Amino acid sequence: MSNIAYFPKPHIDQRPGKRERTKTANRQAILDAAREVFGELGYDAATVRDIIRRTGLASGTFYNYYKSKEEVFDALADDGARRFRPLLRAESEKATDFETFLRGAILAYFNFVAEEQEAWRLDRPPGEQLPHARSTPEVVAVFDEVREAFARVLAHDNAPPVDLDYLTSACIAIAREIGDKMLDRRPVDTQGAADFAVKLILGGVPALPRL
Amino acid sequence: MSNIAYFPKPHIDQRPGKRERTKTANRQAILDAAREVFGELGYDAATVRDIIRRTGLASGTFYNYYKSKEEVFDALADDGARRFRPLLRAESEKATDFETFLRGAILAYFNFVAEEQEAWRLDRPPGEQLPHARSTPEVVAVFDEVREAFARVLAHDNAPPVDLDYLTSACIAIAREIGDKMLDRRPVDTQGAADFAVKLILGGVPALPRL
DNA sequence: CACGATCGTGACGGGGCGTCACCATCGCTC
DNA sequence: GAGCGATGGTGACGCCCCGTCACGATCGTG
Repeated sequence: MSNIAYFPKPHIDQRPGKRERTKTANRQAILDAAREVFGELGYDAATVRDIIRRTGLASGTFYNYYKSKEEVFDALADDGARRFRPLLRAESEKATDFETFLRGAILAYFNFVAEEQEAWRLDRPPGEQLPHARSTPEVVAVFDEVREAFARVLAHDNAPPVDLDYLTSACIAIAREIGDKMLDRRPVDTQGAADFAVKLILGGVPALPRL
Repeated sequence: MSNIAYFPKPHIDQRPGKRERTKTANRQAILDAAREVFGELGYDAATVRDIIRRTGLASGTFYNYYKSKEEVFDALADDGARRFRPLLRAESEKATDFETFLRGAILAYFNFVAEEQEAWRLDRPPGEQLPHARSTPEVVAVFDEVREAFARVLAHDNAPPVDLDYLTSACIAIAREIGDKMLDRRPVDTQGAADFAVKLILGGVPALPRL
């Protein structure tokens, strides 16, 4: 580190105080540790103490941030949904018709989960499985965003009105399940999986009962 | 009880011995208690002792039958799948074409879950949710049976070959999800839900990418 | 009737859970 | 920079659930 031209930071320091910083750092550390532990031991076997041990913090500290293992898991799901939402919104904004949106959204989702899996090295031993994402705020928001986008693009296509709740649920279920199966195959083929899911839905929608 | 014409049971008694009978009775009692407890407290909150307490048996006895809460849950899922399988098989045997089988199977499933829900009075507080059925033998068998039936009726329809694993997964995912949503609506409309699911799939299958 | 096999039983050690009193550190004020 | 609440990290503690195991009651058998 050069000792010329070294300016100690002007103390107009915009950063939040140290209290605030360690708080977010701890929260994040717990989240990261939880990801690892869930991945290694599986959700059921994991304990709060396994998680907190990995952070070097004291056991009591955990409870300053989360009420339970379940809440950490929900926070993890929320985090995933929060990071996925902009991608979904981008697809929604660039598409006007149903097909374009559907293909974009599903491909975006498949790429997202494929990257997540790689990033965390979540080579879950087969048979073991994490619980499904619960209805956290962000997860619900994703659901709602899909439904609203569906409503918009279907109206644009002059499609007859259908049961939007059923349709949204079915599409998300397909994406989840095909996405899961896709990750079990080598090589992971997001394009192929997306093609399958899109064609299934696209073919089915015109045949749906009308309200 | 009349004291004339009372014959002590002829001891050609075909019934299995008492040991065997109490064994199956205990196993069943634990299963029933678990259903209740999971329904009332939710899966996460339920403890092995909550379950065993309701049977009047001692805590140690539980472990003569199941290794853990998880295993009881799996046994419950297995039980459900075992009772559903004959219904599924009946649909498979009476149908030769895809549409007939699909409609019959999905309607059978929706009626099945609707009856189960009523039978157990599983008015689950919304938000709380049971974990998804794991890959128990019977559950896997149901999956396989659906796939084989699909293969048979699709061949009969001279349909082009498609990715059967993806298709089966997608259909089961749709049935599960729509079935769930259906149960949240009043009145529960199995016909309407089945109509939706069937039309979605039926319209989609011809559009699927071919292998 | 007697004996061995088979469970039901509940007490017990182990361990994870959530809490709480304690104290270090932070941010603020004079 | 000294003083002083407020904030939040700490880990020991009591609680409860876990899974086990030695014991004894009961069943099946000859």
